[in-house]
Amino acid sequence: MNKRLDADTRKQQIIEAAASVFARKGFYQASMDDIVQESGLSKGGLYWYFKSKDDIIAAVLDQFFTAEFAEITEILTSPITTTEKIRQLTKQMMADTVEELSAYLNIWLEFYAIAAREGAFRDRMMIYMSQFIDLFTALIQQGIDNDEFRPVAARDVAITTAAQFEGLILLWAIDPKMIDMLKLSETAVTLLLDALKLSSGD
Amino acid sequence: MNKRLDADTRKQQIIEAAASVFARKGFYQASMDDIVQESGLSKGGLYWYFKSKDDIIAAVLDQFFTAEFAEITEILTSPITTTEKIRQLTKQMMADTVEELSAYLNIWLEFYAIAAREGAFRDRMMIYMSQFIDLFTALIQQGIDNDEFRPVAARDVAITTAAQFEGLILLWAIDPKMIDMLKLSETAVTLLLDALKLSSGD
Amino acid sequence: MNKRLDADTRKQQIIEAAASVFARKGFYQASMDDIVQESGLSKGGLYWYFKSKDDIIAAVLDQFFTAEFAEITEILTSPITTTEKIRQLTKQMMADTVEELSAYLNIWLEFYAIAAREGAFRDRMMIYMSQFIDLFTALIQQGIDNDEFRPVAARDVAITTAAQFEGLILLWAIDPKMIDMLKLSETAVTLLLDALKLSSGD
Amino acid sequence: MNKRLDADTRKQQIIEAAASVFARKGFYQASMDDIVQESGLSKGGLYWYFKSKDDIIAAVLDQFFTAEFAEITEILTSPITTTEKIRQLTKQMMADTVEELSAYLNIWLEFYAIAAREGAFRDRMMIYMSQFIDLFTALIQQGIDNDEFRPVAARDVAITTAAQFEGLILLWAIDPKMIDMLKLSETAVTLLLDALKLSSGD
DNA sequence: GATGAATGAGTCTTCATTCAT
DNA sequence: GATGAATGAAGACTCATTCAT
Repeated sequence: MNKRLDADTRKQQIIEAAASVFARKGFYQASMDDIVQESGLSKGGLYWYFKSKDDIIAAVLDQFFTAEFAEITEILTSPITTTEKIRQLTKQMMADTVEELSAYLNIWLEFYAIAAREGAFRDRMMIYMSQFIDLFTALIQQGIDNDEFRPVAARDVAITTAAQFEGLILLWAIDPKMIDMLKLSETAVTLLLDALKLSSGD
Repeated sequence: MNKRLDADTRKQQIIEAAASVFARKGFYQASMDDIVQESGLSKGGLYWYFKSKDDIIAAVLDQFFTAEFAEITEILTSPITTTEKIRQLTKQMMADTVEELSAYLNIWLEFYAIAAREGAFRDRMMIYMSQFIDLFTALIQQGIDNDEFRPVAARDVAITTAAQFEGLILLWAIDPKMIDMLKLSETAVTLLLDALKLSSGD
Repeated sequence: MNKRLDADTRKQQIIEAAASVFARKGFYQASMDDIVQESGLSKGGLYWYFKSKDDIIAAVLDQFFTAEFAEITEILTSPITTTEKIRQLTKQMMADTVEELSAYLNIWLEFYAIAAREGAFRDRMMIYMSQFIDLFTALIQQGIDNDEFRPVAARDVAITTAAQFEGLILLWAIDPKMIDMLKLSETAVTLLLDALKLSSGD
Repeated sequence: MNKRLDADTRKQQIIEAAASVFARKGFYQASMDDIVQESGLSKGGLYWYFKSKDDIIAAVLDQFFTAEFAEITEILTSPITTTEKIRQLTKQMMADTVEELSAYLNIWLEFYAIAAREGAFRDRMMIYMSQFIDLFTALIQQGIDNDEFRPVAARDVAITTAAQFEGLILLWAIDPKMIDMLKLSETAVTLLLDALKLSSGD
């Protein structure tokens, strides 16, 4: 039991070191030695906990997923209107991106790049994405059911909206000065809610 | 092995071979030997025209930019309403993505990932992006000036919309089955135009 | 392939292999693969102990210096007349050159060539040379103080004499048949001592 | 005839460019492209006149020999005492070294290094050396015959003296600040003449 | 559990040389 | 005679991975 905990702690330690190195250098520019140095463990130590570099990359990916989901779920289950949930969700995600994740953003982009090419990663990513889309679809459907939104194809809107935020993160990763995340996410969500709101005549 | 050809033809030959290899393997998994083999030139031949692997990557990037821009500009200068331009632009870009670019899509994603990390590439990318955003901003502003759209912050809308399309491509790259590009881009553009149209009361 | 050995032993093993290869091929004609083969270690093994080929060259240089100095110092501290020390030193150095060093002689020559061109090596070489000259100057000064020699500029004589022996080695390296080292060093030292001895009238 | 002249001019042009490059980088660090650039000719042009890089090195070596010999011979044939010839020869050679040849000195050292290892170069070098020694032997023998010097083994003295000057050049190439060539060559020649002069009692 | 020395296939790049023009 | 594009073997070095201790 104690051992198990220790092992998890070690793994966590490695994942964090790896994430930091990957963010700086990219997955393929980063070497195991870089991770060794950053983690403070030994080369053999890394291989005790992870059987390959790809394994570490996958673990970092999973970690990102888990963290992201925890946050989203929390908001989605709070007792507020759907409109409010969407606003809050947006605000929260963007704030995180800007404040905490900015150092790790290129990892995010690199996941996309790898996933687009390699089966194992792609599968992981697809599961994550569809879970996320499902949650967001449910949210919008809720809004429709509540008569907060007009009747639209909830899943399609969920996808395009998700795309919008992923896209903003992408653009911001390239040129943070051009992209004022807080303002633009505000613009995006306002456009969305404008498009979804019941017209006076409806 | 090869006849003498003029320098630009050779460079083009190398860029195409490289793009093909990069799409298959990724920039850093692809070796110069892969490009040598694909191009039919010799190792030394490659280095005669490009002084490093990074140079080749940059050339591929520029090539992609140029091609993309040519297409966009063509649409933007055609004599149709702004609304129609936006619809057509969307349709065109998505169709290209699905039909032509899909084989090279991961190159785009990898460009983003690299750009987020490395100065030289980032600079190139920033220029491209801001040019694209400028064009799109002008387009929306045109719509406002024409009284096709209600008065909004044109640049902000341009950015969020660009983000939306980039984001769709991102998601589509991961899970083409989930993302029906043609339908979703239709959804996206409709949402946008709905949000921009003059309310009866405005 | 090899058992674990302590680091110094390994370094020594590499230095010896390298010296042997260098003597045969010259520093720049010798490849790391040659050293790999000669040492019995792997490529990576070499780079574990030395971070570059230049590093290995430098280590070989240092090794040569150290060996040379050990020998000289031993003679200089023995309790015999200065005249005798000079004779013995000469004899010893020449015998070594002919018997032991001959296989490695071109390494010396190559050191000189490199040192004349490259800062890092030159600095090492300058230190060695000036230490050697200092020792020899002290020796001659001792002879003057002892009234074995007439008063001369000790350092100048030391330098020209050192030059003489280095020069003999140079010529011998080119044409061992023409240069009978033992006889010629005898001639050289006799000329020197003749020139230094007190004239009856002084 | 005119062609022949042109060809020689071209060769000379290449040799000079090569010497300059070699002095800067060393024989094996210097590339044919370096020489191409320095010479202003084309790659193919170089290979028209010299069939390989080694050929160019050899030509540079020969050039050095020829230049050196021309100078020496001139002095040796002038109508002055042997003692004076030796003094003048020394002065001349050292002045050349310091003033003109200093930039090319490491080439000299590199010749020794290569010659010690490679047959073809060694043979060239041996011929040069023995010619030089022969001249110097004759000079000293002349001094003995003239009763300027006491009877010594002329060839041995010639060799040790030649060695001394080569050695001085060597040391000076390593550490020009330590070696005041003019003063030291003066010291060397004085020591030599002191050792050779007829004792009052002889 | 953990270490770090050792491996060796693989990387990018260089460069002497050739040869069609 | 001269050019410079093209060749490809060889080079130094890296790095994910293994394994004796």
